[in-house]
Amino acid sequence: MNEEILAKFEARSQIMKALAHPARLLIVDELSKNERCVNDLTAMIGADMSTVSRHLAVLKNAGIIQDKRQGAQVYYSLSIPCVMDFFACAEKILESRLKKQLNVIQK
Amino acid sequence: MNEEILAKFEARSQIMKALAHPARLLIVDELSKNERCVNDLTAMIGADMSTVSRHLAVLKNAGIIQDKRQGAQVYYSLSIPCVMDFFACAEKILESRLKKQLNVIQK
DNA sequence: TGTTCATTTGGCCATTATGCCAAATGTAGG
DNA sequence: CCTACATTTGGCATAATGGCCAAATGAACA
Repeated sequence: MNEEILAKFEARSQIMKALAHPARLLIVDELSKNERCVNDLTAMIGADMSTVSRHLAVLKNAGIIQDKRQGAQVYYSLSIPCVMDFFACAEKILESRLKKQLNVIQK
Repeated sequence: MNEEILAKFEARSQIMKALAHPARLLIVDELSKNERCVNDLTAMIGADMSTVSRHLAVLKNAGIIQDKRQGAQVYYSLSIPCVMDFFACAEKILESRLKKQLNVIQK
């Protein structure tokens, strides 16, 4: 595989990896509605705050979210709204998967 | 975190996980242009065929690609074209990330 | 400056993902 | 049925992720 091409797909996959965790998807979903501080998100997810902080770091590192300090708190928000398109397509895939399973059963 | 909500994000994340590997992204990209058998894809990726076969299984299991046997070969193709939208957004994220880095440097 | 609250980071363990080789399975044709 | 070719699966070693606790850092404010 060509070097340059490989680099391109590596870069893309880093973004996908960042989205490849239920807690991080929940975070993205929430941030698409409101900006939130770590404490808010921790309450919502129900994991250790250190864990949530790490998830946020992954998303930030991928360029999906951004942070802004406000006093003692750090507020996170989506940096690029198109991420939400992912979900629309994901739903289509899930739906089509279920339809296929249904077909198999009904045969 | 609510059970049902969790299940929803688990399902979504399975799809993201399937896309979270450079080789699999390359496969998806290629299949968006042509259907291909395992041998073709193996040549393109340059890994062991067993490895490629496993990647294909992951994508198929997620509902992203489908297979069809034709004689001795198995041909794979995209089952849902909207996956390609992912890439468009991924590019935007990468671009915006680079712009930010540039800003930092130019300050 | 000392205390308190919000967040991040270090360390460690358990789980999962990758990748290869070798062996098994499926398909076509002699 | 036997052989050749295409693909998948089992087994195993290694690497990457995720999660928690405890400790460190940052910020506000007495």
